[in-house]
Order: sequence, then C-alpha cells, then structure tokens
Amino acid sequence: MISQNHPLDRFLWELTFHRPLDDDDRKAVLDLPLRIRRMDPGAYLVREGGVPANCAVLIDGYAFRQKVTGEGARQIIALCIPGDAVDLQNMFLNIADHGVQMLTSGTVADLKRSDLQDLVLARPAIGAAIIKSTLVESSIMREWVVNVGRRDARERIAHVLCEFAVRLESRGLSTGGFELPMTQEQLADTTGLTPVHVNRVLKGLEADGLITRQRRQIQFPDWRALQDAGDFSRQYLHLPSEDILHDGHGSAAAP
Amino acid sequence: MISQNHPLDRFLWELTFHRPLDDDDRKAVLDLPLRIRRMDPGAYLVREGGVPANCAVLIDGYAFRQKVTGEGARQIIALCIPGDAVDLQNMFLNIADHGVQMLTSGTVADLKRSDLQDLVLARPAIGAAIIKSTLVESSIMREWVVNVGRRDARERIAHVLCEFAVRLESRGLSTGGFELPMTQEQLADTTGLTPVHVNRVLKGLEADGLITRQRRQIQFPDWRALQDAGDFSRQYLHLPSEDILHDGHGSAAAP
DNA sequence: CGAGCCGTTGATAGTCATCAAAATGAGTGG
DNA sequence: CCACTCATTTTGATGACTATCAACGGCTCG
Repeated sequence: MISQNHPLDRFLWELTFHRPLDDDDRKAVLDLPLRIRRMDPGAYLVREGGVPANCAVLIDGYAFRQKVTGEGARQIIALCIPGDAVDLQNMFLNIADHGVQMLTSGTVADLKRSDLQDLVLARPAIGAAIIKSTLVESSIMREWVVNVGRRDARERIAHVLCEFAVRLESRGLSTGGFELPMTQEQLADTTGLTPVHVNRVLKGLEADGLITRQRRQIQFPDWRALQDAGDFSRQYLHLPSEDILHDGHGSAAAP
Repeated sequence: MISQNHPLDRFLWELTFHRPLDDDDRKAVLDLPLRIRRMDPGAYLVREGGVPANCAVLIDGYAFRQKVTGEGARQIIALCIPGDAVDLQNMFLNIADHGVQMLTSGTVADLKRSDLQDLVLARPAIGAAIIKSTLVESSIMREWVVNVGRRDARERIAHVLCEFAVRLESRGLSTGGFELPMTQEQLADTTGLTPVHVNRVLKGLEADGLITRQRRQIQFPDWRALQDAGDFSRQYLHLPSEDILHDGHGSAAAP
C-alpha cells in the first residue's frame, strides 16, 4: 500500500502488523541501503559459528534455521518465509549460534547490521516492532520444543504442515493449494525423525484422507481433521485476526 | 555495585551485561515501582492463555516455562533462574502462549507491564539490552529443540545438567556443589522422556562416574566427561568470558 | 541414456514407554 | 517420638514406536 514494489514491503508490513509505525518510521525502513542477492537452494545465509556482518531479509523463497549436533545429526529449528528477517536473531549477538540455509531458490535483501542497530536505537517504535516480531518467533520455537518433545511422529508432521500453511496464509502467500518445498529428509530433520519414518507417516496421513500429494504439492482435503491430528491451535502464532483458512468444509471454528 | 541490595540488582546486572547502560538508564530501571511477592513451589507466575498484567522478575528461587499438549502431556520449555525477567516473552504479546510456574519457593518482583513498555520506548539502550537478553533466551530454546529432537536420553539429561550448572555459575549462583531443584518427573518433562526412564539414565550416569547424587544434590566429579556425554558446548549461551567451571581435574579446555 | 537424488518398501533391532508395585524419605499429628 | 500418609524414587516385565539397514523404483537432468 505504501510503495508498490519495494523489496522490503513484506518485511515492513510484518513489522507494522506488530506495532503501528508512523510515516517517518516506515520511510526509515524503506530507505535502508540494501543489496539484493539471488540464492540457490542450499546456499548459506548464515553459518553457524560465523560472525554475521549483515542481516538478510527474505524477499522470495524459503529458508530454514539449523543446528548440527556433535554426532552430525541435523535439526531444523525454524522455517523462514518471505518477509522474515532472517538475522534479527543474530543482529545483537556477535557470533551466530545456528546456521540458516535456503530451502528453495529465492532472493534476499542484505541490510547492514549496523544500520539496523542504529535504526532500533534511533526509532523506538521500530525497536518495539522488532522485539515483538522476535517474540513471536520465540513463541513458535516453544511450540516446536513441545512438538518434538511430547508428540508422536504423526502429530509432529501434521503440526508442522498446519503451521506452515497458516503462516503462509497469514502473509497472503498461499496459492490455494500448498507446496511443501522440502524433501522428506528435511521434514525428518524438522521433526526429529528419520526420512523413512516420515515417508510412512506421510503415506498414513494420505491413506486416512488428511492430505493428498503429488510430488511436493500437498493439499489438505480435511483441514479440520489435520489440525486435530496435529494437535494444532494457531494461538501460539499470535496472529491478529482469525482468517479462515481452507474454508468450505463446514468446519465449525473453535476459538 | 550500584546499590547494594536492590531486588532488581541481579536483573539489572544481567541487562548491563548485554549492553552498557548509563547511570540514567540504571536509575530508570531501579526506580521502577515494584511489588515483592513470596511464592510457593508450583505457584503460577503466568497462566497459559492468560492476559498478563505485569512482568515478574525472579529474585530468588527457580521457575520454569511450560506448555501442555491437547493430550495432557507437559513439556518444560525453559528454566528460569534468579535475575531472569520471566515475562519479557509476554510483555509485548497480549496473550500468554505458555505458562510459568515456580519450581521451588522463592520471591519475585512484579513490574507493571506498561511501565516496562514505556521504559523501552523512552530508553532505547534499555530496549536494546532487553532485545539482546531475549535473543539469548531464543538461542537457548533453539538448543533445546536440538536436544529434544536429535539427542538420545542420556545426552539430553547430561546436556540439561550442564546447561543449568553453567548458567548458575555465570550468575554467581553456584554454591560449589549443584542442587538440581527438580523431581525426576520434572526432569522428564524438560527432556521429553518418562520419569522412569530418567531414573534409569540418572543411575547410569552415576554408575559411570559422571555424577554423584544424594537426594537432589548433584555433583559432577568429572565435568569434562559430563560435557562430552551431553554434547555440550557453552557457545549458545552467549556468555561473555570463559569462566572456568569446576576446575581442578586437569580438564584441558577446548574452545 | 546413464547419473543421481529422492521416494518407497521390507525386515529387523533398539530405545524408550507403559504398567505395576515395592522401597525410600519427608512431613504430620497424636 | 513414633505411626501414618503421601510424594518421590526405584525396580521389573512387557510392548510399542521409531531407527537402522538394505534394496529397488521413479523422476529429473545433462
């Protein structure tokens, strides 16, 4: 609405969504110097242990946060979608405690770390918006701890699917059907399972009519049932309004 | 150092530790109106789904963050130690996405949510310190996702023990030996295991000489080996200096 | 059309959960 | 001070869920 096609539009929208910003604030964000980069799948946005010099905002495509254990097992910790500032997590910390990698191809805008820091100090409203958006990220991570710690394989996977769908929807990114842009191995790494077990669970969900798939396109014929299977409630996403997702199955919405 | 026995001293120290604050900033924090409350074990500081009106700072004693699944399983998401602001997570969000309960008896200082919000807006340096401290909390949560997602029972438990010990030490709270103020059931809920399995693993660690215990007092006779068993590296805690913990066993420190 | 990644399937093994019950220790009241 | 109660810890036996190992099929791409 402000400027039609600025690369940071979605990011800014996400911020204002967390806290009202006045025109000066908005302008300050949009005037940040930036560099656009095109990324291939698997490319690193941040390396674990590295010293990030800039903060990448995801314009297009998907990415994920990741850590590797001493034994070499990988755990995916978060999924990043367009509009996410990938590096708020590292902005004030001097050494990256986790890595971020592209899931698909896409484009990112690099902001200078110091520019962003200055912005936060100069404009408290932006600082507050950034705090809030990192707090929502924290909330999602808490849910992931629960997901991996206390739910079985089927619930975990259904939960991840629901979360991804709702987050996309909330940013106006869902194209009707959902594409899950990950391999089963990556899905295994986000749920703390093995690829083969993910495969079996996915087939189970399909057999039960909770999902349909063709390649990596996934549809949710019974959204309500999928939510139940995943013990999913969108409360922890702290979304503003209750957009109806995938309506049309007489799903009586529960608060 | 500033004022000898202000209840918020430890909290303030924690903040300055993340970012230098000038005297006005410090004074602003210490002048916050507050109410001291004594808490019993199990008492709620925040209820999941509730609307927090104030932000509690833990003065004394321990607490934990927690969520409950639809099936009634509990997952502990974080441990809070004296000096932690229990509610920064909820300060800018209008509905608590998780509960916080006292682990032991202790005392908390309640700050008014709006006071804290005003403070952040009025004093960007404090805002930055708060951001940083929530980012460290996020980092710890990321490690917990990894812990629960990709480590086996023995590693998980050893890791939690190490983390707790190092965090206490870093705030000058360790009394030489460590007391782990949780029941095995609570430890099970933090590691995503069952109480009986926790018991067995604990006995295993003891049999292997990695810990000794009498009631809930736990000692680490071989700190180095315990770290290895837990795949623990303090990097993710973002502590400033490399204090030596439990030295005296010729443990050649690795970076 | 071969190479290679990804997905699929089967067989087997392990880790951890579940169920049940006894042992220990702390707190309480007579 | 001792019996009593209750939470917590401990132990054993069994079973479920998920990992592991191995091999094959399908799709995409140069």
